[in-house]
Amino acid sequence: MSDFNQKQIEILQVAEQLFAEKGFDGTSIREISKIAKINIAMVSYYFGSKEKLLESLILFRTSDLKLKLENLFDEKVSPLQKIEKFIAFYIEKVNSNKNMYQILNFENSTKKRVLDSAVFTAIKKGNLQTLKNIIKEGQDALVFKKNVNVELITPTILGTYFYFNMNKPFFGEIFNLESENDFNDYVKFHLTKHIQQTVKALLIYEN
Amino acid sequence: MSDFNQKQIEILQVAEQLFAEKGFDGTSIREISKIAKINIAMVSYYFGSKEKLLESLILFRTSDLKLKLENLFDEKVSPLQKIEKFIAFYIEKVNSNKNMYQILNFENSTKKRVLDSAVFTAIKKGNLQTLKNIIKEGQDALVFKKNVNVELITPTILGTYFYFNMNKPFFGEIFNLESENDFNDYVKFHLTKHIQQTVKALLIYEN
DNA sequence: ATCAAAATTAAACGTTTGTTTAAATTAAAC
DNA sequence: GTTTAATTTAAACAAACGTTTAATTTTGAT
Repeated sequence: MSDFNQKQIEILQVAEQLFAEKGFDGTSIREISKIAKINIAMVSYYFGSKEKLLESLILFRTSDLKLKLENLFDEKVSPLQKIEKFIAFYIEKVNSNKNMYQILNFENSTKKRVLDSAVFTAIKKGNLQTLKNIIKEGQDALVFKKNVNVELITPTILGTYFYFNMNKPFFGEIFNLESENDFNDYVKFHLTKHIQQTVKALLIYEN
Repeated sequence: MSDFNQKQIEILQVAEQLFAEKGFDGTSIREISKIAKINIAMVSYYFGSKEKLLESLILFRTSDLKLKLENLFDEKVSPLQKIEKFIAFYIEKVNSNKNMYQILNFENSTKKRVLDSAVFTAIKKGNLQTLKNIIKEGQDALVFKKNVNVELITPTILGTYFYFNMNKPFFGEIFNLESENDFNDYVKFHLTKHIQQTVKALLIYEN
């Protein structure tokens, strides 16, 4: 698929971490080169420019962002369980690609560089359709209510996660999460559960 | 309170918009000066440095971030209505300070500059306590269920909003929001309603 | 009107930035 | 082993950066 050699991949991985930590503009090529233990000129040599390095990084990671949920539909599980699985799978995916999402979220908000949003729009639409199918199934089975804004459920799922992640210092303090491991465990168990409860309640509760 | 003169405020306003659009590192003093129609040296003259300009901006806006909800407790309204009001008020506040929140969210995530998080932690704790009080009241009145992770409700409220805002191009497309006005209207009516429904469902629905 | 303080300016400062060059080294092909 | 291509290096490049300087203009109080 993506034809990056080992050296290029090492550079991309260093760039990914630094871009996530300090932002694209806050990271210099010299810093990347130093940590990746390569000559400064290698970035231009392999990628052409700093901006093209970012584009290559996005290209390199894009395939990791697609949800692979086909198996979710073969199973003989209830719509409620499918929603739970969908959320758990989604959060896990995002959490294990948090650096890339951090970069994309910023680049997506900024007016500085224009990403090719068509690719991401397609991915988002695909993920949204998956969710819509599950909800439709639940509505047909009269388990879920009808009047719900399905398009706004993903913002609730991912937004909750991102807000939690953006405010690590705060939630680390009030939940006593001291290590990166503590955080991941809290996300995996408590935060995921909270989001599942929230979305299930939204889909079921009639007001 | 904050002793900034008119000229300083103009600089702060330009800086706020540019920092939000392009990030702190993506914005140059020369750019700020040009738009604010001042000499480059004026930033150093008034604020000392670019970093201190950011600190001044945060100081300038911090008072705007505090929720003023005291009146919410004097009213003879139900806990459910209080939750609705709380959310609507919160979203409106954040939406009218979106540039500042955009800056803070990024600076808070980045390891580049360390903001004095004590101030924001205090504000967040205060806002969380307000929410806790409302929920406690609802639980005592047997309207809300007990087993809910109150600390994770704010991430759901604000996270949903921020995710929606971070993906303006996407939601603009699927909801046909063409102008800034369209967006604000959608936030005010549909998005706020979705968040209200979500949180109410979470607080009421027993699974 | 005088004068001291504040505000504003143009110019220059030293760094850091991303990028390019040209030479040196390594790897691969024959 | 020779040759060609690919890789790596140190050095230099111009441009942009944040900041400072020193001179000028404006302001406001006396």
